[in-house]
Amino acid sequence: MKLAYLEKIPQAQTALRATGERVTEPRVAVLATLLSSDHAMSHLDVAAMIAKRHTIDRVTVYRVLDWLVGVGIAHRIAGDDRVWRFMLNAQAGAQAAGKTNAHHAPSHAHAHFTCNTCGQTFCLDKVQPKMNVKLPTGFSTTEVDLKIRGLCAECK
Amino acid sequence: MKLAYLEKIPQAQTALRATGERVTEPRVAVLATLLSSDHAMSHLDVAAMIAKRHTIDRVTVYRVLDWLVGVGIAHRIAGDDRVWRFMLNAQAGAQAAGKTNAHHAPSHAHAHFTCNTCGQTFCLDKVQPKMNVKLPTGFSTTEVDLKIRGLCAECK
DNA sequence: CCCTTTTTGCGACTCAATTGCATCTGCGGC
DNA sequence: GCCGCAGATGCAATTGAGTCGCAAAAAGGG
Repeated sequence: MKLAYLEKIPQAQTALRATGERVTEPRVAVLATLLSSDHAMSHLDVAAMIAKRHTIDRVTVYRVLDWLVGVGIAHRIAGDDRVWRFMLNAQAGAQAAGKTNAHHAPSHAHAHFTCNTCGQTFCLDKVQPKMNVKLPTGFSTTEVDLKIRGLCAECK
Repeated sequence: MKLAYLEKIPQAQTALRATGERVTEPRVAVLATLLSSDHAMSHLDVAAMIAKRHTIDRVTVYRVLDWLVGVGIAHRIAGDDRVWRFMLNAQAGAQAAGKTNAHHAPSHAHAHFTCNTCGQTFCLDKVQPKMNVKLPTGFSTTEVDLKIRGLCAECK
């Protein structure tokens, strides 16, 4: 766990280069941090993790995180505590960012799980929240978020 | 629309008395406001609406709103703008609050719709987000929230 | 190696929401 | 109908996430 972050740096650099955008130190650090985590992280989680080895400004973390969302590498999740959490997209390991505008696929659907006890949020990628939702007439859907709360395996 | 708020006052008083808790002017005003709305309201929406006729402190609105959630009359919805919005529970009209602790029914499921254009959030009560979610082993569910984004009938 | 374009860092700022405390009030009891 | 007090309100100050403007510092193409 301690070293996971360092190990992910080359992978992060490769993924960033694939975007065609600038590969900067803060971007590498933030992406490597997300790559080393199995759960969604707040901007503060990310900043604290990076701060163990480098100095980085909180504002930069915000901006890089938003940028990662913009280029389609990560996505943001609204928490119950009014804090955004970030997580890599399923296939974001390396290729993902290849296409020019992976911005937001239409009818994008996501499922997340938040533990009531430890507060950690996980992404349920395998779950396609296929539901029988009948919207009122005249309404159309562009995006669906499914949030599940409960107890995770650790806290049970 | 203008008078809806006033018309709801008696109904609000009745519902509040049914809780066995104190029936205060701010509580009546806040509940009447929610009763007169068909969409979720932020604390500011509520405060502004009430301020047309009475004076009320912002903090009191926060507290009353939280209290309404606590006694099971309303529920809160996390918006994409980090603002809480509040809406009455489906059957909250009058009886709802009768039972001592209607706090949170286990396996409570909700579906909300937020319009990308006008920003209004509606509650889709009829929709039972029945989905085939397979959680990782060891995980258990207590609550499910389904958030749908798109265009409402007005904005389409 | 230089120049242009982007990013970064920093400070100040916004704004929803919370907290502490003094004052007021609903309402059960008398 | 009046009293007392637990509980609710108002006000001021505070917290904390996220944003903005701008000057200084890279990144990467030529």
